[in-house]
Amino acid sequence: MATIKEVAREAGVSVGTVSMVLNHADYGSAAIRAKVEAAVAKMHYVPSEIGRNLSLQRTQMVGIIVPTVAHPFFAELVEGLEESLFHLGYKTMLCCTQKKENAEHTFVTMLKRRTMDGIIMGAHSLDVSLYENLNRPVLAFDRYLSDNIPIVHCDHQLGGQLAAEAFLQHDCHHIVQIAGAQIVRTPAHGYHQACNEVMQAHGAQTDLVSLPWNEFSFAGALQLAREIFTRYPDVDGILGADMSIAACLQVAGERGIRVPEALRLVAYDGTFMTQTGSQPLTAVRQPIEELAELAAAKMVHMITGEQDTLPWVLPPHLLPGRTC
Amino acid sequence: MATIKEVAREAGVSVGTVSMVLNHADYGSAAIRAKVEAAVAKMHYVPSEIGRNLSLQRTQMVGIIVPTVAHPFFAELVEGLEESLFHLGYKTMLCCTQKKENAEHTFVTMLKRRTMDGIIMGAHSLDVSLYENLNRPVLAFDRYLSDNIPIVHCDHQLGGQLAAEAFLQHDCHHIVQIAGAQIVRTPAHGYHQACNEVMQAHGAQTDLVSLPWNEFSFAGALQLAREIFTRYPDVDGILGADMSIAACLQVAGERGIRVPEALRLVAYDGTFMTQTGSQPLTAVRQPIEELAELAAAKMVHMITGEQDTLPWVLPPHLLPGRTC
DNA sequence: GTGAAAGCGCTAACAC
DNA sequence: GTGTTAGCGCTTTCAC
Repeated sequence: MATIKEVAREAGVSVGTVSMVLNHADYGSAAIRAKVEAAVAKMHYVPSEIGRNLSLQRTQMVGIIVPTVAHPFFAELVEGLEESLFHLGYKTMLCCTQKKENAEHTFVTMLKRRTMDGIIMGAHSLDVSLYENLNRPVLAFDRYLSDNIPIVHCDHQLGGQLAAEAFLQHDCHHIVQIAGAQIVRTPAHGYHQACNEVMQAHGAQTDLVSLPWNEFSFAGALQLAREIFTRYPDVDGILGADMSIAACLQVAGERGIRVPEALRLVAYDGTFMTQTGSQPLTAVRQPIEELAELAAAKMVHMITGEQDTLPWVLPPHLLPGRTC
Repeated sequence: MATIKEVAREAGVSVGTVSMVLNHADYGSAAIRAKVEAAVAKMHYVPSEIGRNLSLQRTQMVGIIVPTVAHPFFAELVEGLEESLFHLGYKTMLCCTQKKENAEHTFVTMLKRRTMDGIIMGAHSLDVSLYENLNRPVLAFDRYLSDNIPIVHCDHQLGGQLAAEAFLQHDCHHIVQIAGAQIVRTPAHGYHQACNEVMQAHGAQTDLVSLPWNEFSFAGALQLAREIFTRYPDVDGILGADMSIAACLQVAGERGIRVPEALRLVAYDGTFMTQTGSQPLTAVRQPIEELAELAAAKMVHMITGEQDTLPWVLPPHLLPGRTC
């Protein structure tokens, strides 16, 4: 592999000149530039990012930590982040923590090792202390990590209200909400609370059931759905993440409960999986792509030290379907 | 940020000693090791990966190129690759090409720039020439790139036969197959051909319709499903990717066609989305996780120059459901 | 406008 | 067994 030195020799100029010609469009006389370019072409020279990284002390790489990417919400999130980061000139390093013992720790170490310039954290971290006096760019996505770590998220308050209104429009009296693990510190718990408040103000009964920590599988959702129908036979409305609601719809089908007539279902997140079943799910849609774009922009600003006036919170909206 | 030099000064030893103590568990006397470790702790020293990369001439990073990760098949693939690579000591750089103009070109350039040690290519490349005399580790996943680029894939021949047998068991006479774009050179076309042969040998009519290039959305699938029902009113069996079959089931529902009684559907791939609808799809399941593990191992062997006797092809199997 | 040279942080071969 | 040192490939400041 040709190095910049060889190119310099071939072109009959110095190493510095080659570097300047390559990195600054306005550097050097036409003659010199031509010589350098000819040498580059002849030697099939491609600059080494590794050398560049050392010299510049950065990698132009951002790490993304999510529990899994084999889940529609995180898949859409990662997709959006990668795209936005790409357009901002950054590469994306992916880390899925769900199946790995302390992968999160490993990745935070990589940040310290300057493998990447910053991290966007979207996993359900329990060991928040990892982030405490980490003096490098970290942005949290929809979870609280530490006082000095900024956080981008959806307006879950509003999300919960939208769901409640949908239920109330159809006279629901007994709502069950399926939440993530309560130990996880995330603003997302807010939508259950908001929905709760609105429903109770209207005299409805509400119950909350929780999934285990780091449970995102359909199998897990199915199991919990079965429990709900058994435990709350008179439930007439369920709110939960897409996966959970899809499971409820399937179980309702098995038990001959008609949706939406006898049971109203509202999915929270509104990923593509709300659309792909034979009965599209009514959903509160988080603007995942926009949130990702926002997070990517914030991350880059943290790395470069720029200020911005972008918001930290984006509103969700109701996505019509055939389950409520 | 402390550097190795400062640690050496603090410990009263040389830079080389620090490096050796840190990288080789069996180096140095207990006394020296203790001194170094104390200095490391005191200075909060974390070695820079950037310096290491330059010295070692590698980044321990593998690039994964897929069209999108917001699609169950690629999501499961990426998840599996990332996990396997992680356990093999490699980081994963993600690149989604679908929404970006020549992102693929950019990523192949990054490989040349030694940003990563190798690439696993799972996108539907059209410009195969990119890979032609690229002298670096590239592994293709389920697509033909170039004569000297190895390829890991599922036994689609067998997959097609499994599907055909399922149709024949229920006396299907007119099968429509939904394929990806025909310009893409992939072994996956093989399952349509295999299914075709078996069906025709049994006197069934078969038709093939194709999705546009790089079309992986549910909306696209839905549109094609509608066309199929209109164009082939007597169709009694459809084979296609999960997303396409889910769309067919939805459209069948709209038109009052009973599945599986009047129409048999077999999904190819068998990702989790075949399970999440209210009527689980019968599917030919590609062993995505195992394929990913295999591809990751092969990739690492290409990077390190090791030989292996692992297979290049893995068999699919039939996943029971309620659509065939 | 161009070349020389220092330096980015680390590893490992080679002296001692 | 430990220290010295020559790179790894690049960028950029500073003389000329």
